[in-house]
Amino acid sequence: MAPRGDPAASAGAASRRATRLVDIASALGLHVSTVSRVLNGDTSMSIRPETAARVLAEARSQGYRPNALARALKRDRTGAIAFVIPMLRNPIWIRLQGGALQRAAERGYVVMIMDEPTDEPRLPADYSYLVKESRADGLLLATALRPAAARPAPVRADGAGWPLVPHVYVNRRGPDSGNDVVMDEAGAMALFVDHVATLGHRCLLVVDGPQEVDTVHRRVTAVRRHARARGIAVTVRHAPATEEGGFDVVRMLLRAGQFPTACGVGSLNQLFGVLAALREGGVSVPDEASVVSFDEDQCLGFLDVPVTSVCMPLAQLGGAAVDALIARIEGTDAGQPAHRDVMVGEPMFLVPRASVAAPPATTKGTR
Amino acid sequence: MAPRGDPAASAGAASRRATRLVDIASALGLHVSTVSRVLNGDTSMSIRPETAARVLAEARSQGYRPNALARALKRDRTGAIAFVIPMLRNPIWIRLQGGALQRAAERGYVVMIMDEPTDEPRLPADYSYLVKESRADGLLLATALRPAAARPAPVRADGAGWPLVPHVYVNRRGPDSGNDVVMDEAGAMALFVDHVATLGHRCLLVVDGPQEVDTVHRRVTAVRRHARARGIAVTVRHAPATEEGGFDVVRMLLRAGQFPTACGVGSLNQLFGVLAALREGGVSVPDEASVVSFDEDQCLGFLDVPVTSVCMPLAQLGGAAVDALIARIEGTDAGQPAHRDVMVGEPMFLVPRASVAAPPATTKGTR
DNA sequence: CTTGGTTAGGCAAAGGTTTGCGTACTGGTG
DNA sequence: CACCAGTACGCAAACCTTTGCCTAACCAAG
Repeated sequence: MAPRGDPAASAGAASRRATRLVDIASALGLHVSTVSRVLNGDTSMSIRPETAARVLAEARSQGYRPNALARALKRDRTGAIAFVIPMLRNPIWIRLQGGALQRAAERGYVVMIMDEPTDEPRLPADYSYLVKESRADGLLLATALRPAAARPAPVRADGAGWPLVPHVYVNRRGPDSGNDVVMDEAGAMALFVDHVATLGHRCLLVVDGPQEVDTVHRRVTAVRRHARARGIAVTVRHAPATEEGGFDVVRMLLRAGQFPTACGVGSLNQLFGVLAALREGGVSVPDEASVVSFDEDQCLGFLDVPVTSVCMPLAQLGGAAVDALIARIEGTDAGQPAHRDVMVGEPMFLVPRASVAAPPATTKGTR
Repeated sequence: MAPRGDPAASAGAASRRATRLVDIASALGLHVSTVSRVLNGDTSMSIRPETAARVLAEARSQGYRPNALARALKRDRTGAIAFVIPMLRNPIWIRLQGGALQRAAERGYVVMIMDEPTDEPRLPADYSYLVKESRADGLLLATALRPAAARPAPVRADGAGWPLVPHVYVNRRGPDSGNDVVMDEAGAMALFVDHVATLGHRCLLVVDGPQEVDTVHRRVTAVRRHARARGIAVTVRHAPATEEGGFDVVRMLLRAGQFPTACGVGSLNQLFGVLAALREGGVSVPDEASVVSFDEDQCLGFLDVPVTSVCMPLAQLGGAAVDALIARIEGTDAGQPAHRDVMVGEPMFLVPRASVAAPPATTKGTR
């Protein structure tokens, strides 16, 4: 057992341990249950206002903090949620995480962050132990894994009989899951396509991450559909979400003479590579090629050529995910079978900068 | 890994709750204490190997996971640490956080992340409630607050008598604290100064964050000292750690004709601003001005002019901080009074790119 | 046959809260 | 005076583990 007694130690006569319910109770000649009820505002029991006031005063003066462990043990609820998130360089994850953290704090939950290693990916079920061990009440899964591989595991975590581990997928959507909180990627893509199409571009390139990533998948299908509806050709290239990934794709296309007049780029890291390749290839932006980033970041405004972007509501996404998970945990969403996806759409807009212009008159289509 | 066994049980009353020690014990006709001891490898008690094997088998087959709450309550140790970190855009925080997360996982701790709001800063003592409520065993403080304001509070959290809340400051150093884990900023500055000095620069500018930030303070004093030792002039400018911050400083200096031949920039965000201002001012890098970033990031290699940087061991810093905190929590560091700062120095190096060259022959000193 | 030492494991008390139920007291009514 | 209904609180179980101490069985030695 921990050396909690240890009365003769330093710190003089002051108690070395945290104040407990019983400390308050005995100081007031009351019973712990009474103190507990007062502190929890339990109205089902009649307690003299004067007594309640004394309890409150004593609790404050002793600096009482309820022991979260004991409370969680009794109540079967920890007040913590686990957030499985890949520690990628891309700052979108920070914004997502920040939004989730803030909302969780507002809702009175603490957040435990679990790193999702990208090299050796784990199944989300690997994190359900956190719920089983009562370390958390639910899982927020911002995993980088594609949903097909990630999906089945955590829903029925441990074979038959185990109840659902409350969980929500963030920024990933699976068919019929009803456990997802996503952004309106299709709307974002429409913003992009419309923006360049209005200027006269008729042939687009989209450089994005691996197609196993669900956001990527939804983006490219959306952009294909929307472009077809407007009679615009689209080339899609998947590459690792790194500078090299973007660089290699564009260099290859340039050498093959297949680079179109406008290009959308899925991530900030890839964008740097794309811009570098265009520079290397002597293609000037925006005169010869327009570029749009699907990640907004303040630094885009300070680049060589400031880059137009589509700004997605990432912090809102994080907050909405927390809300959805808490609803699931607390049963506020009225029962398990009524799964329902959440789409956060609102502030989503185009940030126009200098990297987009009308296509060059000389060139029709690809270069 | 999921126990597919449990064949007959699933048909009947599938247990809706997690397996407990008593479930294993009763299934085997043993007592919970015996099961507990086997599972914890308690060698002080003699238990027949066969019995131990049966316990292990049953525990595995039932998918037993110890309830972290009950265990923590009994042992007075949660196995969790709280990480107070500002959610800044600067990717250094991600690398720091990643290193901490990984090391904590290796040491069997989970990490709770608390956002430190930058606008309305809190005292670290505001987070000590996490320890008092037994949600965490200690605090990792990567607060953005300057140490002077942040220091006194958490050490004696709640007035006299409250024992020390185990805590470690990350990347912040206070006088005589002995609770800090920092990087060798002076070494990094020496790398920078030596690099440009060797090429012939005699007058340097350093653009960094607010001087209240401890790293900034340590960097500028180090660069001043080291430059003086080499007979080199140094101008230091503090600005917000944003693109605008860097931009404004350089534009001002340029207009005043006081921009020297070489410049070090404290953060990636500021760097974008600095480069933009130089571009605007028609100063070519590196022909007319050399630029070094004190943040390494892969994107630096793909910029207009690839930027030389000093690479700091951020992940190691995070890991070392976790180690230091755990040592404090577990008392491995042999007693409270022996506080000791930890400096992580090792992999620290200069990443040479294209943004540094000899100073222009025409210009001597500032422009 | 008793004593003494192992071996193998059981008993029960924490650890701090929550909560269903029980009870002593008080004031009013018949 | 007996009774009833509140009022104001106390009692103790439960949540799940851990751990100091105890005990029953067994075997060998005296």
